[in-house]
Amino acid sequence: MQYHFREIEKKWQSFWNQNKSYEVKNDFNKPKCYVLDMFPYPSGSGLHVGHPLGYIASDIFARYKKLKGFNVLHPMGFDAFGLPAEQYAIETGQHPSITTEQNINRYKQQLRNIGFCYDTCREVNTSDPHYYKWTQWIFLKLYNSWFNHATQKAEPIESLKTKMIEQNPEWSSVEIENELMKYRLAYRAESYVNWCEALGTVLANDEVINGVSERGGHPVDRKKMSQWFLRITDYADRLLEGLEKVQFPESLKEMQRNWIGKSVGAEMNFEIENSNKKIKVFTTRPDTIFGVSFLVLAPEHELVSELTTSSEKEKIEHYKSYVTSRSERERLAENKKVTGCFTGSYAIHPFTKNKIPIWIAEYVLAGYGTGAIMAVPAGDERDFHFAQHFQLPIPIIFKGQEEQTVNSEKNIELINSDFLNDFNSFDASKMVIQKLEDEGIGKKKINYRMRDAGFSRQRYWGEPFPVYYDENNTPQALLENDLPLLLPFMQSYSAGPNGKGPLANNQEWVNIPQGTRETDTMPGYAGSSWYYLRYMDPHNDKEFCDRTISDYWNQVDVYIGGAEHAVGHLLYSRMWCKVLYDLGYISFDEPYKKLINQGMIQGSSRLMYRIKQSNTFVSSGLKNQYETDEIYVDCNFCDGVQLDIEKFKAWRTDFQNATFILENGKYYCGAQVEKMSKRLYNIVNPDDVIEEFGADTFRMYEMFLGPIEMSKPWDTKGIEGVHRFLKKLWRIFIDEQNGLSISNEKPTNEEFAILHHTIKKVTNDIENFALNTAVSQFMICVNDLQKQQCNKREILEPLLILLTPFAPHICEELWHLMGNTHSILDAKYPEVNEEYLQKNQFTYPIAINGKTRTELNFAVDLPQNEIEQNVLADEVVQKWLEGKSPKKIIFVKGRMINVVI
RNA sequence: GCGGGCGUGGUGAAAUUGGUAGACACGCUAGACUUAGGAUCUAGUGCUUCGCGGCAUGGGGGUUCGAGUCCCUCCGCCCGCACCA
Repeated sequence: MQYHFREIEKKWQSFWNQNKSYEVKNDFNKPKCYVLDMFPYPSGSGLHVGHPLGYIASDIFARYKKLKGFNVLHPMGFDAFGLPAEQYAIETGQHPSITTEQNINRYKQQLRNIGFCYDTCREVNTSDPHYYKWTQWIFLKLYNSWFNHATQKAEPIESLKTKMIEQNPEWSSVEIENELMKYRLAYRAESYVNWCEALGTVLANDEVINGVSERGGHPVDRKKMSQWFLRITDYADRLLEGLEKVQFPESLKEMQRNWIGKSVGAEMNFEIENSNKKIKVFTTRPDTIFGVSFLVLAPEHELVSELTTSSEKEKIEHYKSYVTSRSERERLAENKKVTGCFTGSYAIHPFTKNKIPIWIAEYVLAGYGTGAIMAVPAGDERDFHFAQHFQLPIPIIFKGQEEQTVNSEKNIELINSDFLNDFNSFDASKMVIQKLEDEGIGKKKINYRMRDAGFSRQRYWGEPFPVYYDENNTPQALLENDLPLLLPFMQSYSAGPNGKGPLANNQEWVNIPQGTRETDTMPGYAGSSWYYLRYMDPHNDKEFCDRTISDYWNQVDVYIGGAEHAVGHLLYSRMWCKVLYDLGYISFDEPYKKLINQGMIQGSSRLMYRIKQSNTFVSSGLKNQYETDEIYVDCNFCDGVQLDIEKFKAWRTDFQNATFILENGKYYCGAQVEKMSKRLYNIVNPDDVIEEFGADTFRMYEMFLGPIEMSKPWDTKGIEGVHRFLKKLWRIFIDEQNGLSISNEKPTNEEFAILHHTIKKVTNDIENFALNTAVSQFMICVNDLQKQQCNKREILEPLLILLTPFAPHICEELWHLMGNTHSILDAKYPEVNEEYLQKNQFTYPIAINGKTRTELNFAVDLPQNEIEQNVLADEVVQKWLEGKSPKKIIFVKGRMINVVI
């Protein structure tokens, strides 16, 4: 009786399916565990072996927790709105809803093959009206809320509106609405988009390559448009603080902190000579105020033209056109080159009343801070280089500072700084801010690098905004009862007029009695910002999620996904969580308790070497004897690096008559590790691997490859080791000739020790997501049991339970063959019995001066002096002692012994 | 430039608090069983040396009885951010 994995896997997959084995009840009496994967965007090319890595890890963890008695929520769904489907639709004319459905079905088939324990009844699809109804509903909550900085939380907009009307009784309703728009968490404002005139459409950053459109290579400009935004900047501080209480990888927390980019400093106004305008600057070093030698404005700063004197006008215009001619890429790349231009105007130093020249320079960005800086050459690298280049003064303001140097340290005493002399940066900054506030020319200011999140897309395939514009062009929210606002079916997805999205072409849909509908749609991250909540209560048509149910399931205990979502998705969903929490809809304000970033599985590309101007290929080891071109060949044509020549010839007609120069009668390809990609022919499809080796082997091999968070190359050859392990396991239970052979004899202590050591190691490894070493331990265990020829029930049953999370199909099969009638999924996880792990003997490594020279076996409870005597009497030790007596002996009980000479 | 991470055999990788470096596999070498093997089993496999031994965790230095692990320094690779005031 052989291990027929295909039959076994199909059989149990349909059994579990029919028996609804993976159905999860909202059973509040049991302890819960929520194990979540970042759901996939179902792309047209299907899954490759890299995608399921995290899914397998989470599946193992979920199954383990279930065996441990937890009620485990482990769902899967699809992030189904988005740009690629629309692009594909434009190219092929197929409606996105159709291709999306096809892709989802393919994904589901591929996932089903791997044997995940998803409760498929809870599946979500962000493009399903039953789902996006609630995305729209949450949008309305955002729209109808504001962030109260006094309480540091979101509150309904009504409270603000009432106050506003009281305070400004003369305002019209339109004026009130305009003012409220400055507070709403979802709001409209003007901003720039990538506009492509030739395509008549707005492009995503991805679609712009080197300043031209990816499709067609047309020029792309910045265009100002009115758009929806989320006021995520109001949550900046709470998003930062929240990082302290979640278990995310440090690198990821750091990325989020960088993205938020909080900096504390001061904002102050500089008066302008011969003008009543003021220049507002932001600085993190108010203490260096006496080192200011010039001001720099961004070339795009609104005061530039006003400040430019007639004598400088030509130069300034010239400089400005130079700056606009430079792409953002160029401005970033050449950061050594110093450029700038004097405006001709002067500002007045707030304390010394000295004249300070005002310059413009591309190194000051319009979008950061106030778009203007006070330049302190003594304390800032860039200001210093700028001053040197344009021969501006470099006042010395730090104790011990040489002339013509820059020092950006903060813990240094100030000189030549009037009332700040002898104070360090920290104290001086406080004093300056106090003085600025006293004199009404500045204040303490916290600045963030993070911008509010753009929430509009001029696209078809996304959630429509539940908003229309009335006769005053004021946005009006739909009533909750009118949700969902369905995305109308359209045959053409080309851009609408004036940069509007495709929906603008659908006049029937746009024009309603109350006004005109919003034609933008929501971005891809809308649906994914809250999907973890919907899994809890997926069929609720009264609410997005029942509060008692979300109270029970609560935070996601473990969230697994790629690091590419480190800032976008995770920050947005963290913000949405906080808003829902503030408004009282859920009871936690961080969605994910613990997060693991799985590494990428890279492809191992196969290369062939074609002799130049020929159709002859030379094997890798001989390629240096010829002049060759490298050709990528499909890695699936190879067994390891050995090419299947027939498959290769059949691949493309021009290779039919290829000839080969072989090594030992074989053609060996070169190998190269790089990203899995169609272009490099190094994609391995899990379906093929499962067909050849089975899902259990596939699951275990993915884990065996290495630590979950590390990137590593896929090597199909290595899978055979794991496959052999499962066959070996099978043979412990099943004799090829006689079938099942299980003994009910009492196991020996040695056999128990093997089992309990494995229970301990594997359990500990699963808790730590060290699944690669857990797989190793199973191999060690089975190797040991095989050596003992152990086929005893009392050992094998617990072993099967232990292994079920990794290889559910073979375990269920063997479990039933052993005579069990209930599913192994309902078994109880085995406990470690430490008694079996006690050793009374230990083989000590004996080191002389730290180098291991021999081993000696002692009873664990033998007194130290007796052990030492025995060690010194040992032949090998005697030899190394060369008659000398040891200086000392280091004895670590149960570890090692070191004799120091 | 800044921040985070990493560097161990031919390959993927192991190594609790500093305590036998290379577990477990792949590959390779030999052998057994077989009509056959891409099945299975056995033995070997870091480098070096006939051997005793010596050398080995990116390089150099330090702390320690003892360092892959801790400290300093240099080099290389990966990821993220980048003229952020």
